[in-house]
Amino acid sequence: MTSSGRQPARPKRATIEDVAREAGVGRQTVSRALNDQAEIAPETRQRVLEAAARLGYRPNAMAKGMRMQRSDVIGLVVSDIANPFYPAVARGVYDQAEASGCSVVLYNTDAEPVRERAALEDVLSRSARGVVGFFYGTSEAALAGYAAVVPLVVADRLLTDPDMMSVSNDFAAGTRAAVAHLVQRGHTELGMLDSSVGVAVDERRTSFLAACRDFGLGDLSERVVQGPPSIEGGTAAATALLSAYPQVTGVFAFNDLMGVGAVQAVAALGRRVAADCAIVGFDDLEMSAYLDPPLTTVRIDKYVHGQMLVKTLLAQEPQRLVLPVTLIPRATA
Amino acid sequence: MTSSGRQPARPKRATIEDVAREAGVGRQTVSRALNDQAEIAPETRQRVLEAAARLGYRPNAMAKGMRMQRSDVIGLVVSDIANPFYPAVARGVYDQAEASGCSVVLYNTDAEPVRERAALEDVLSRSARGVVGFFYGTSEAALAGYAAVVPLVVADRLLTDPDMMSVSNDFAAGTRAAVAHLVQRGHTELGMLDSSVGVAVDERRTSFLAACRDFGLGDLSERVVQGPPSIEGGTAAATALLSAYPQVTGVFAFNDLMGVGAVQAVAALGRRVAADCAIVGFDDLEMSAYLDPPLTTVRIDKYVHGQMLVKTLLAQEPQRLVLPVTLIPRATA
DNA sequence: GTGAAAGCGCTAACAT
DNA sequence: ATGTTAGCGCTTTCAC
Repeated sequence: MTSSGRQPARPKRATIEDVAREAGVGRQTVSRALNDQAEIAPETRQRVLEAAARLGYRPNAMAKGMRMQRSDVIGLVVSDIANPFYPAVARGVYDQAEASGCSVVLYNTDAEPVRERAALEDVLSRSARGVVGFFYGTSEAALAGYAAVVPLVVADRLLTDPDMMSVSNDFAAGTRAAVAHLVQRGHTELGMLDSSVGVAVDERRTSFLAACRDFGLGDLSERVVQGPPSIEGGTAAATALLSAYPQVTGVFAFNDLMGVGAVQAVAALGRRVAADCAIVGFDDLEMSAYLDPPLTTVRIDKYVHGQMLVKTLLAQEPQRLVLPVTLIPRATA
Repeated sequence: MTSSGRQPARPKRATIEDVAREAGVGRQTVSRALNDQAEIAPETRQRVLEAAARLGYRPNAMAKGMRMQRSDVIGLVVSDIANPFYPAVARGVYDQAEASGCSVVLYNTDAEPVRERAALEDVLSRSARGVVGFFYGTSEAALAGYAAVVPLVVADRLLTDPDMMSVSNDFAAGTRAAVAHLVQRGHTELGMLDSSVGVAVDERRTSFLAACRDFGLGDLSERVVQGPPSIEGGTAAATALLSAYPQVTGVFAFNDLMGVGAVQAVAALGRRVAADCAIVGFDDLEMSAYLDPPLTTVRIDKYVHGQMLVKTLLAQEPQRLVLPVTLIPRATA
């Protein structure tokens, strides 16, 4: 019964006008009934609702958005949804958006500046309710420019402008905990695998350097080697690091992906993970606990991060949130 | 320079009218220049383009969509983007959509019928270009009803209606390969961990049963135990299966997540994975190769799946594609 | 409490 | 080659 028309059919949807006619009232009355706005006779209201149901009426989102000069769309900008870090964040964003009656449009930028701008422009062209996301290739000035035109919440980035909204994770504390853990395990010769992507993701590196200094480990700037934040990138970076500095027995990775890569590298180098070379990752991906061996890491609550991104966006009170992180000791350190 | 206005500002965007005025031409001329449509004097065109650039003009997607009675949105419906199976598909969908000038709106349904319908309705209300996705809780009749109103490509589902578009993976072949592999490894007492989610995902189960019959393993219907398609679900299901049928030495899991859960269960039961009980998963998640131990599985090319979903959608010629899968032997079987 | 008019920004169709 | 008219479906404003 729901199946009837074929491909070429594409019947027209009922409009508010149709509902009005069906209910024997004016357009406006229908609008009022549907959005239960101002005062309207309960009886009329009922009649309209029934007529709408009968016609299978669904409001046209674009017409509504056009009139209201604003849609119920929330843009979600990530560098790559296939990177296991983002899906959980995306789910948090989605659930919060859904709870707020919003739809989410997804953008993958691969951290490329042009595509980050394109995503922002697209969001603007949709008169979106707002945008949340990870911008690694766009300057803060440029972001501020967009923030002036559309509600924008930036994720995981230190901003100087106090009027901009952001939700980040406590990288400083997490990094410090990682270094402390490594030191406590007896590792004093540390090194770091840093991400080579993006102009604005140096918080983990600077925190690492600062923590090492505080722990009396000296200036380890030389021991930070960069690479793509992927498993392969981690393997390459770790290989480079351990080749150049064989004395290193403790590695702090930008994220779990690089951490996994480091595990591979250490094994390939004939060293025992943990015993000969400890590894601490960052993020705590779903998979990390089931790896061979289970990865010691700093947990970020990705789902909550996503939720807070949207909550902050909709709250509209400029604020900068910093979410707590937790060290999760497992087998690699 | 891009930074100027503050939160309250929200300056109005330039409209096509503004560009027309700026360029000293009519609205329509601007429209033509921007969409490089019909014949227009190259010189005028140039002038318009410059004016548009000067004003930072960006077309209003909703106004355009309203007029055209169709937007450039493609809906992507998944049960849970946080499930590691979907992100790669989503990326394929996104890349193909982006290449076709479309934006993608994401929907998470948790395989709940109401939410699958809600996603479809939302897509309709946006006059979307089309929808692609995984529908586990909606009847084919209902899907056909939507397909009559909006281009729809159904993923991983056997459809009877030849007019409906679908892109699936070759579960039959994959399952057969898995069973063959298990048999070849000397396992003749098999069991399966099936998903308990959704009304329409029994292809893996029926294929498994058929394959077992073909291999002379008898009717194993009793040995199919269901559970949520997650790691925990796999652990529970495997525990139940192995407790009820201790003679089972070969387990075929609905997906890698359940496979990982099975690995945990086997270990917890004091049995050696592979030697005492072999396990084959399905999907080949990114993580599966790095697990402890690496999981033997049937690979689905998730990215290509996503791409084909959109290609099929935009091609608009009703077709049903079945993508090839590959058995990836690793340590668990 | 309800209806009528106006207009959001755009493009298809029809002038010119 | 360019401008004008009309109208997509909705809500805001103002009548009644």
